[in-house]
Amino acid sequence: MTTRDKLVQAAATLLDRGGEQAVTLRAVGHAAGLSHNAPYKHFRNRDALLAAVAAADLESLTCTFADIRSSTQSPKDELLAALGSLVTFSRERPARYRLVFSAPTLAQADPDLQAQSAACLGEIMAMVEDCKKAGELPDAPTKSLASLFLATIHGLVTMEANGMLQREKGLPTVEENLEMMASLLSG
Amino acid sequence: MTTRDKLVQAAATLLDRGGEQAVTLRAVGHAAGLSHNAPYKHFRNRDALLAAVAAADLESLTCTFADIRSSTQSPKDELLAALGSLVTFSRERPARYRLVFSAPTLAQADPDLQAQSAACLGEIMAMVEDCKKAGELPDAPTKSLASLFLATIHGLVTMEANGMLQREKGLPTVEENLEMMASLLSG
DNA sequence: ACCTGAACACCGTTCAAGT
DNA sequence: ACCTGAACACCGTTCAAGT
Repeated sequence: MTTRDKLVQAAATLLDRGGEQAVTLRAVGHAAGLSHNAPYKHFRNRDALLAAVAAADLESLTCTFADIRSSTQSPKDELLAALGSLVTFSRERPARYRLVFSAPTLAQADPDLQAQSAACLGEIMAMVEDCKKAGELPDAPTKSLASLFLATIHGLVTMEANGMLQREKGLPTVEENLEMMASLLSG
Repeated sequence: MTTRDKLVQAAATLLDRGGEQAVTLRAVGHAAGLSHNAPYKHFRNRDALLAAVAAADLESLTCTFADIRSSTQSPKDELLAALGSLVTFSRERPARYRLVFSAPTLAQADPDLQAQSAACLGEIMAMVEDCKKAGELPDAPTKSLASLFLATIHGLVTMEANGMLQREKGLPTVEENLEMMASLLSG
């Protein structure tokens, strides 16, 4: 494990434990057993380190999607499983989820990150394509359906994280919303 | 205009000009013609000031929605106009949009903000209700449809801000996605 | 090539006064 | 009640050395 990887790992752990504000370069360096500015030998600045964490998480998500796609479930179940893994990720690692899907400044500045998120969306598109072939989704453009699915998931988990989807308010959960969308699309 | 309002206004302007990182209490105080810690006489800390900006924007959005709802358009056009105003807000004032719809730490900590966002969602629900009565939306629970619409809009504008929806990639725009969703729901 | 320690400018926050 | 100025601890970043 290279020093660079150790720094990325340390930053990810700090994100999980204390959110983005806990990721100071001093804390990252210390957690990796190095000095407070060792990170500068591997990353241009703090944003570049955060972008590296996001890129690693995106790559991992893309792999998860690829695994799901090579399973034996029906295309629609595979798609739902992939979207479900995004929901899980946002709940278990909210700070890292935000970095990946809701950090415009980071995403705009880092072409590598853009490429990784395009690859991730690509996996979703492949699943949508399979669903359409199996007649499990309406015959709309694949890219449109895929981006709509991803957007809906992202919007729902963000609203959940913001406390806008709460049982006491009679609002449906993320899962219930997804089911409804699926049934509306089926006809 | 009270001093408190001046501080909120100054923070909002700084958000528009330089994003969240530009909102230092020193800059806010200075922009309001006060010292660097005058904000502390009106807000518990920086987060409380940002929450006040978000609450003001939410209230303004809710008013806009109420205006649209009292127009003479068809219910469906009113709903689309309301969602469109959210898209416009996110494009013209991205930092403030993020504060309102994508700042979990802020939202969780401030009950006032929670109440304002519930009121805003309430307006959307009323429009959905009108659409259902006019037969312009399927007969699903109002709360489900409303949260699904809001989530979809939020997801789409976030993806756009992140650079994930780009013409060159053959991906549909926010508007195209909305049209598709509307047509899928209609039939 | 990779790392450290000192240093700088900046920021959130607190505190003791001022009117 | 509202404001100011000094002060503190902390942080991102830079720089001059060290191996």
